[in-house]
Amino acid sequence: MSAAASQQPLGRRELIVERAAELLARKGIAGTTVREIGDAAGILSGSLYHQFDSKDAIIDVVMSAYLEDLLERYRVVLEQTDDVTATFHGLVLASLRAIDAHPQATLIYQHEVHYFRVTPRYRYVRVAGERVREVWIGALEAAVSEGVFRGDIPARHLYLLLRDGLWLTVRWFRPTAAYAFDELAADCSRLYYQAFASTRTLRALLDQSN
Amino acid sequence: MSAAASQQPLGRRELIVERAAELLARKGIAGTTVREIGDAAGILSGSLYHQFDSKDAIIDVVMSAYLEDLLERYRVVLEQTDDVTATFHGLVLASLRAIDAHPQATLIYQHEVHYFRVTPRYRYVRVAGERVREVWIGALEAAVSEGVFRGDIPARHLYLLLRDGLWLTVRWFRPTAAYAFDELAADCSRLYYQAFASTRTLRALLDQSN
DNA sequence: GTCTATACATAGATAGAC
DNA sequence: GTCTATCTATGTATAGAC
Repeated sequence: MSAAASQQPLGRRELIVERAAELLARKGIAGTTVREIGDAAGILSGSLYHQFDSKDAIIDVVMSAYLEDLLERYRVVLEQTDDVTATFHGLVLASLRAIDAHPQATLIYQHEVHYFRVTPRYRYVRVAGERVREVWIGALEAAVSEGVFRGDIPARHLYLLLRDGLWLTVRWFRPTAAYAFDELAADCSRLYYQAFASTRTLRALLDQSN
Repeated sequence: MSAAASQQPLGRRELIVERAAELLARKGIAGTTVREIGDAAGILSGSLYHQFDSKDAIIDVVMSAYLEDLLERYRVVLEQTDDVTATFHGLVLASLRAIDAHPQATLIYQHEVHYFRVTPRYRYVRVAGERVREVWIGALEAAVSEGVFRGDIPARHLYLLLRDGLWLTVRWFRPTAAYAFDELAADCSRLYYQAFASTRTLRALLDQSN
């Protein structure tokens, strides 16, 4: 369903952003030239500067749309549930939906950690990343303190192991008829839930499966 | 303990490779210039070409040392055990040890997937990656068919979720007195073991914890 | 084996015609 | 709003002196 593949005809600006995102995700920021972006969008590189101030200005459009969407999805999850288990599954699903809607931005975010860290203009990326971390650590710590998740591994490590595994599904997952997006989401949810489960939760899981 | 921080004084060639690896891991291949590598090694960029044919030739040294070390560690694990559980824990530990010994190469490998895929000279990287995949999928499928690991999620997905989580520990793990490398290894081993466990294995885990 | 100097290609970005 | 043309900086790599 990939929301990135919108049905309506794209405006010039949207077309440039979409083609740029694809190149940036594949070849990296430093590895993508404005000439390539122009070629992919069917115009000369100089003409890009009529619509954007710089290469980074194009990247801004890609990244801010992604990060705003992700955080908005988290906001809805946090607002609608107060049960720690439901929150966990909700965050997994929200993350995968945002990744599915913005696969290129997800890849750029993963691959350009250093660039976003050292380039002043990308403060909003760092702030959003911090907020994502807060949401997850908060949710995981709540589950730990209620005895739903294990307390023997720091919540921060649970988060980081989940995040990199989950985010990088974008690098290998392609939906098929036999294994659709919803299957992936359900599998990830179950896998990490079992991984993070306290002994009490494991006991409940086993009772359920009998 | 990081084996990368060898005690002996480095030769010129080794110094160049080490400094280059650090830059390549941080700024990416396209984002690192030969001038920067020269600066970091204390010589002019032109002088690099006395020892190496090209920038890629330096990358070769970094990547092949890493991949050979990783596969050698896997070979030892596979040779020394035939129990599926021991093999699993052995592979986790071997991976983390290789990552710990070659943190920069691990980062480069993770971030430059596309470059290694499309550049002909890096066939050995692709071959090694394929071998890593084979080893893991083989080990996981054996554990599934013995009923030790769950069969409801494709072994390939178990592998990919583990790989990206485990490999990218290099991006955030820094050993401290309170939480050393061995702790991380033990935590990762337990976490993914529980994640992958079949109901039978979970039952055994619970019995054990009583 | 490193330096000076430089060749040659390509990078991001700009000016002005159309 | 795109094109032609080009500026300037920087990229990898090389040649030859020391």
